[in-house]
Amino acid sequence: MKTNSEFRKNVLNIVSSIPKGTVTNYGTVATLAGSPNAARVVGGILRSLTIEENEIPWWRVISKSGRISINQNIGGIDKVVQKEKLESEGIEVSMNYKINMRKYSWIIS
DNA sequence: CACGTGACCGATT
DNA sequence: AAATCGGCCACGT
Repeated sequence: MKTNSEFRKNVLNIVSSIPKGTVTNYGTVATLAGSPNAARVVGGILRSLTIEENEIPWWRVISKSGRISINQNIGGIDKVVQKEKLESEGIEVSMNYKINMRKYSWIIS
């Protein structure tokens, strides 16, 4: 079942607004959504996205350290899938799943 | 209502 | 550089 709490709605709205070709981190999304210490929750929410919600650019959210932070396969989604999605919009991802934050960070205007 | 969970994070070994 | 450790808190059960 899918809940629709205020926080969850905020998270999905914010993630949807990340421009193509840029990335941000879970903590930033949590802060913008109104709960600065709920970065893990953001991960949980994105993890729970279903097929209908796959237009939400969840792949533009990575860890603060600049790495893709999926380490398992969840419903056909894994770090390789995320890497490919990022690369398909021009973001370079090294073979160890690291992204150059200086180059691709989403700057909030 | 109450716990266990974790696509996190920063500090500490 | 890499592993470990607490704190965190919405979500699922």
